[in-house]
Amino acid sequence: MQKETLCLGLLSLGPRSGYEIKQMFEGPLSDFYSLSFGTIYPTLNNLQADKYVSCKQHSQSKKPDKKVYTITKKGMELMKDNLLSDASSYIRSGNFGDQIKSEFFLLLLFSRYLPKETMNTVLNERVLYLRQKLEQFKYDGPVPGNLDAIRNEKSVSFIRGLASALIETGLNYMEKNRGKLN
Amino acid sequence: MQKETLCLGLLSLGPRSGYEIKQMFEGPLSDFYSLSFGTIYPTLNNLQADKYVSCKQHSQSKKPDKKVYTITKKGMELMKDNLLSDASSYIRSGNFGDQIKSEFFLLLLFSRYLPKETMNTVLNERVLYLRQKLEQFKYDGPVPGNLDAIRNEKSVSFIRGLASALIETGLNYMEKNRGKLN
DNA sequence: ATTATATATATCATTCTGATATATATGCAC
DNA sequence: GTGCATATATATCAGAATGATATATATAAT
Repeated sequence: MQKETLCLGLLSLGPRSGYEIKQMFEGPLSDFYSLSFGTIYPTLNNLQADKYVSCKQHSQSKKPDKKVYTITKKGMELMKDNLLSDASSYIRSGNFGDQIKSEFFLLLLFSRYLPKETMNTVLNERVLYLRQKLEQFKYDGPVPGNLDAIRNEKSVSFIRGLASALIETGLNYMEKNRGKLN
Repeated sequence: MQKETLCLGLLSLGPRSGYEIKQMFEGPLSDFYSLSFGTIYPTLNNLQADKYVSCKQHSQSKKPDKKVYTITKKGMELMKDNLLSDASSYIRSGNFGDQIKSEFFLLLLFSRYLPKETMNTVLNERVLYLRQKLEQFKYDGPVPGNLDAIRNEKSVSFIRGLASALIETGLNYMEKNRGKLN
C-alpha cells in the first residue's frame, strides 16, 4: 500500500500529528505494518503541499510545534480511489501471502548449525513470547492516549481475533512438533 | 538475518549459483523470506573476495558463465558464529513477531471505504487464494531442479506443517467471522 | 541529582528492491 | 516457420525506505 494512502487512511479516523501516526504503528498496528519517521514526515509534507491534508500548528512553548493534520475532501477521494484500484493486488499479501519475512523461520532452517541446547532455549523463549503476544491480542480493555479509536474499529477486532486464533494454532503446533526438529 | 549469513546458509546445503539461490527464494522459501538479484550478486562477490566462498566458472557458449559458489571452511565458521550470536534476536520475529507487513490487513482496516460488493469479492478471492496456498504447502511430491534439497530439510517440513495449520485456522476464522466486517 | 523515557519534528547515509540491460535457448501456438 | 513468452544467467542502478542521529524539553523514576 502506498505510504500516501496509508497515512490518509489513518487520518480518516481523525486528525493526528506525525508523531501520533507513528504511535499507531507502534501500538495497535505493530504486528502488521509500520512506517518510519523518515517516511511519515516527508509524506505528510507532500500530502499537505498537494492539499490532500490541511495542517494546524499548535505551538507548545519550547517544544517543536505540534502539527496536526486533517484529511481534506480531496484527500478522502484520493484515498478511496487508491483503495479501490489496488484492492485486488492486496489479496495475495501477508499471512502466507508475499510479505512475511520471518527471521525465526530462517533460524529454524539453519538450526542444525546451532548447539541443541541453544535451540532448546530459543524454542522455549519463542513459546513464552508467543504466549505473551496472545495475551496482548486477547486483552480487551482500554489503551492509553487516542489509540482507542483504531483499536475499536470493527476491522481491528476482526484482525485481533484472527491473530489470536493463529497464535494459538502456532503454539499448539510448536509444542506437539518441536521434537521433529532434532 | 544478514544477507551474508543467509547466503552462506543456503550454500551450506550445497554449491549453487546466484541464480539458483534466487530460485530458492522464489520456490520453497517464498513465503518467509526473499532477497533480490541486486542483493544476491553483490553479496556473493563480497563473500568471494573475503574467501568465505570459492567460485568455479562454468563457461556456457554465448550465455554468461555460470558461477557456482562453494562455501569454504572460513565461511562455515562465519555462518555458525553469526547464527549463534544473533539467535536470540530472532525469537521475536515473524508470525506475529516484528516482520509481518500485511497489505491485506491494511485493506481490511480501511474496508469501510470500499463498496460492499468489492469487499465481498476481495474476501471470496482471499479464501480461494488461501485454499490454493494450503494445497501448495500440503503437496509433498517432488519439485523440479535442485530444490528438493531444501524442501526435504527437516526444518522445512516443520515449517510447512506449521504453515498449513495456520492457513487452515485462518480459513476457518474467515469463514465464520467475515460477517463481522460489515 | 541523574538517568531513562516521552514528546515532537527533521534529515541523511546506508541499504534494499524492482526495473532494466544484455544475450541466448527453448517450447508453444497459429 | 515465425513470432511470443518464458527460462537461463549476471550485472547495475535509480528510487524508496529504514534506522540512526540531531535537536530540545518535560516528566517520572531511582
